[in-house]
Formats: sequence, structure tokens, C-alpha cells
Amino acid sequence: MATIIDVARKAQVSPMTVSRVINGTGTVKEETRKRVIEAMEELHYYPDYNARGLVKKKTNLLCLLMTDITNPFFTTLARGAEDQANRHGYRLLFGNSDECLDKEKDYVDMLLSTKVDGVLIAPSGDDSIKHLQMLRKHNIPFVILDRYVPGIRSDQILGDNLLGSRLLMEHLIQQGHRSIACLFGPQHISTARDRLKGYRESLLLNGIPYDSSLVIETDYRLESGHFAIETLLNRDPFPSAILAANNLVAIGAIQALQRRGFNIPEQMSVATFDDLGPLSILHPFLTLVSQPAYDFGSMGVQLLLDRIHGTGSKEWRTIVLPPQFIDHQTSEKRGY
Amino acid sequence: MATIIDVARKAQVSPMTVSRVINGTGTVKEETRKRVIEAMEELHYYPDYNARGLVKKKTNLLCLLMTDITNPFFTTLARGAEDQANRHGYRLLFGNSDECLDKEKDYVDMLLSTKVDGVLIAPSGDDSIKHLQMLRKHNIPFVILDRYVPGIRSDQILGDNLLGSRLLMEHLIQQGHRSIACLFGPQHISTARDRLKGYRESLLLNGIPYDSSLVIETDYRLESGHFAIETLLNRDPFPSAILAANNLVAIGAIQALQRRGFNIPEQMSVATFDDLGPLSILHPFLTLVSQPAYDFGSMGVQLLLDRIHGTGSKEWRTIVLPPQFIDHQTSEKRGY
DNA sequence: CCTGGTGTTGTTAACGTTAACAACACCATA
DNA sequence: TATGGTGTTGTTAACGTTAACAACACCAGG
Repeated sequence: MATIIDVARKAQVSPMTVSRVINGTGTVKEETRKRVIEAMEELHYYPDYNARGLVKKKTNLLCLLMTDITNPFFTTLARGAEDQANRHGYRLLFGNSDECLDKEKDYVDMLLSTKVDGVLIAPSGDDSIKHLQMLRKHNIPFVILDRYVPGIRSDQILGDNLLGSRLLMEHLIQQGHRSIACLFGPQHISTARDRLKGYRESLLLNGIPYDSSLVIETDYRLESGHFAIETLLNRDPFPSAILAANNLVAIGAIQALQRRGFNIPEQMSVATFDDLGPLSILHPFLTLVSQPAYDFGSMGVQLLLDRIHGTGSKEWRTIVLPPQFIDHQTSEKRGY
Repeated sequence: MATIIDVARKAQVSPMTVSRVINGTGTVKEETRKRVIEAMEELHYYPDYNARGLVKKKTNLLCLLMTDITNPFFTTLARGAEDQANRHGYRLLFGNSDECLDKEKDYVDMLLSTKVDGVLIAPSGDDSIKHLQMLRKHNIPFVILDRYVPGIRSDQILGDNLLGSRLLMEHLIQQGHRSIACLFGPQHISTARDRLKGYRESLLLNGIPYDSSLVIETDYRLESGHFAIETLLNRDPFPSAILAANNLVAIGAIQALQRRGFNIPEQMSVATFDDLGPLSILHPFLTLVSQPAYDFGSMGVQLLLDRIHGTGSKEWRTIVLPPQFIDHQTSEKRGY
């Protein structure tokens, strides 16, 4: 509750001198500095970041806007971002768009009023371009994470989903699978497009015909994994392996299969993307390519700060982080 | 970049009139209101929350300070808090103390400068009392989540860990286990104390002698689950069941056991606390009591807002949310 | 003794917003 | 026609901080 003026009065100096002590700017006699510090401590003084931001036009606030905090990929990413931001004296606001364009818009509006210094965003989909253009118009630097958005250039940190998809398919095919279902994700999301593309390319490369009755759309949520299995069960042929759009769809699918009495992985191999938190360490069901989520966050902040401070390259930078192949059935790990 | 003054000029009114339109306070002629709104849109005007906060002494910012964002319990809790905060027009800042008192202190300092309206905190332990007293001294309302702190009174949302522990023990004992190990958590954390207490009481109630060689300390982290198993293996007797301090310790223990060739759950039953995200849906290894994490967050925000607005009771309120017993081995769910 | 630099401190105004009050027009009523 | 209420708008000052500049003391060098 004490202000810089209270401190100044107590230390018998002007507020400006106190400000200099706080910020380490200008020169202050050692004796005066001591008096000021003493006064600050006695009054339990904390500078007001908002007032400071008002005059400095800089809030030291970043925002990380994600599509789903409860997804382990994003929580780990968030940790990376948080650590890196704090290390550089920035605070980090979290937002959750829930894969929903409208919620994303609400957050962007809020950010414009909060006057954040920069934004890390995992876009909800291609239509997010509106929001990105809005940020750009207001001169708020941003870094795109995980999903690229056609039509906008910016700094971005992406995974290689095409390669990831191919790795999983090669693995399945190598294991002898020829009838592989693909539960693909929403096509307005770049990761889902690339993963589907990888599926088709791998089939082609291995001379396996594309069978549209094995290919089913999902929405990246657990429930759509259930539905996909129901649909699949009514079709012919029934596959021996599944490439799932993402981790949640994979879980949903496995759960539905188990309910129907299938043994996993004996009667059905399941491969998918992104890790699933601590439990996956000991899970024998899944083969997956994971992404270095922590690095997504920490490098994202790094790129963003470079842009904010004008350090680093003037060009837009795209960093592609390599997928890591993990077969939980054999505990085999390989980097690419 | 446009300010309220730019809008005022464009709409040919005073800034105050614009302010009235924005906030819906006072009276403004319909025709004027239209002109103002038009001007705001043309200029892409967004009010500056910081400037507003400065004069209103209210930031509409809350903070949720947790011990570990990557723990599914807290991410779900975070979702509950976020949804509830947004519903009431509040923004939510997230913080991660990493079970570390110093990091917690840094966050509290930061919050005092950020002038948040209120704080939700899952304390790192009993020593957090310093930080809570600091908040209180600065008149920042707070709600304690998950772990109580002896010596401080406040609004709080807690689980019933004593009951939870008993439920798990009853279950194990009912299944015929007599030699049950306890991997207990840090004793400066209330949840760990209560869980250990439940262990001892259940033994007593069932006439099973307490054997200190079956009781091992952990630090709530995955690795300490490993170490605990190593220690256990060198001791006599070897248990047939384990009560693990929390979800991560349980995973660590299971992993270590599997490496040693143990079949889970045939050769060892494992019971623990809190859910583990989507994967646990299909995990056959664990028996656990989970807590309604989403409600922790959403009710916490509710309590906090009541306190901030002065609505609700003057008395400190403690809400104890009941544990839910889940046996993933049988998919049995029971509420208590 | 003057000059000019250096070190130290203070003054003023501004950042964008809103609270409190003032002012004025308009209308109905006595 | 005077009175007073109501509806609408504007003016001033304040929130807590810092940038830009001003001011002054002190000392070395000519």
C-alpha cells in the first residue's frame, strides 16, 4: 500500500531518487541509497508494475495461449515457457482457447487491453489468422507454436508431423501390418493435415492401396476415438493397426476396443503422436512419436524476446524440432 | 495504440463520455453513444486495463499459484479456476512454485507488485505461512487449496486425505493384504501427514502391527518411488501391497518393480491418491482415491470472489471435498 | 578566481483512465 | 414566469511511476 512517495518522504529524498535506487539507473550516493533501501524495507514497499508499465509502455508480461491446458504436451510446453520467461524477468499469463475460435478471440481482445509485450500462440486452426493479423496490427510480437497458419509469416516453432507420421507408418508396416486405419484430425489444423499426408504417402511408398473405409475423421478429443471405433466396427475390412490423430483419440480408441473385448496390443497395434504424461512411462499399449514439448516453450519465449528486444535476426525464423520415436512396447527410443 | 482521447476527439465528445460508454456508467444519449462506438471501432480502440487499474485500485487479475503444473491434478484444477474466473470477468495469472519455498517467495513478491486482486494458492508446505502472512499484511485476499497450513486462518478448499487413506487401506486389507508398505510423503505437507496418519490408524483398527521397515519417506516425485523400491527390496519382510504417497511416487514404484520383473498387479497391489490424466482411464494397475480437481479450482475462485466483493459470509470458510474411490482394476467407482 | 566537467539530486510533465463535481439544457409544474 | 428536477456532458484532479531536463555542489586545471 505504500507508494514511492511514502518511501521518498521517509528517506528524505525525492521520489525520483527512490526510483533510481529501485531501477539502478542514474547515480545515487551510497549513503542515500542505504537510507532509501532502509525506508523501502520498513514500509514493505513494492513498486507498482502497472503504473510503471503506463509510463514505460512495457509491461514485462507475455501470454501463452494454448488450445488445451490439460493436454500433457501443453503443460510441459508451459513449464518450458514459464521457466524461460521468469529467467528473463518476464511474467507469463496463460490462456486456454479450448480448440475454439471464439474463445481464442476473447483472449486476444483481452490481451490487447492487457498490453502484453508479446504472445506465444498455438492457434486453434487456420482461421486463427484473423487473430494473428489483429495482433500484428497492434504491433504485438507473437510466436506461433506447434501449428502453422497458411497466409501469415512470423517466428514459429513447429514439429515435423509429416516425418512423424511416416516414422509411425514405417514401423507399423515393418511389423507386417497392411491394413492400417487412420483416425485423422480436423483438416483446418496443420498438424492434422500433415499427419494424414504422411499416412497417404507411406501407403503409396509401400504399395499399399488407399482404402477410404479405413479412414475416419475425429476432432482430437477422446470421445471421437470412441465413435471412430464404432464406425470402424461396422465396416469391412477390419484393420490390424491404427494410426490415431493424437494422443487423446488413441486413448479413446483403445478404451472402446477394450470394451469390445479386444486385446491391446495383441489384436490391434495403436500408434500416435505426443506423450501422455508420467503414466505413459509404463504403458505397454502405445507406439508414438513425441515432441520435445519443454523446448517448444522455452525456445518460443527465446524467439519472442529476441523479437521484442530487437536482438537476433530481422528475418522471420521457423524452428522445426525433430520428433522422437518411442515404442512403449519395447521401451525403444530413437531420436531423429 | 489509440487512446480514449483519440476516440473522444473523433467522436467530438470529452474522454469522460467515452469512458461512460465503455463502462456503461452514467447516462449517455443514444445518438452520442453510437458516435462513440463508431469511433472506437474505426480506431480499433482497446481500453488500457493498467491505466484503469491504477485509478480504480482494482486489476481484475487473480493468480493461481501451484506446486506443479505438470501434475494432472493441478491442470484440471487450473481449468476449473480459469473457467470460473473468466465467467466473472477476471483474468488469471498462473504460477508454479515447483514445491520450492524460494520460488514461491519470488512469486509472492511478484504478485505484490502486480497488484492482483486475489490469490489462489496450493502452499508448498507448512513454511508457506510466511508468504500467506505477507499477503494478509498487504490486504490481498487468498484461498488455500489442497494443503492446509497450521497457524493461519483463511478460506480454504481441502480434500479429506485421512478418509482417502483409510479407504485405500480398507480396500487393501479387505483383499487380504496384511503386509502393506507405506511410501509416505514430506511431513511438512499436510496431505502427506494425513495420508500417513490414515495408514497407521487403519493398521491399528485392523489389528495389524506397525512395521517400521515397511515405511519409507519419499518427496512426492517420481524418482523417489524408484529409490523407495530399492530400499524395500533390501529389507525383510517384503510387502504384498503398497500405499504410495501420491500418483507420481506410485508410478515410480511400479516402474521400478516392473524392471525387477514383478508382475503388477498380480505380485503387488498399488494404491494411491489423485488421478493421472486421460491415460489412467485404461490403466489396470492402480487403485486410487481421486479428488474433484475441477471443483477445487472453480469453487476456489468462487470463494475468492466472495471475499473480494464482500459478498458471502464474514467467517472463514473451509470446504472439504470428498474423495472418490476408483479401482482401475475393476473399473469400480464409488463416491463418498 | 574562473571554467568546465562530474556526481548527485530535484522539478515538471506525462502515461491512460475514471471519480467527483460542476454546468447546462430541457421540460413539467406551480 | 419562476422553480426544480432530470438527463446529458464537460472539467479537474488523481492513481504511482519515470523521462527529460534543470540545478547545484564539488573539484581539478588553467
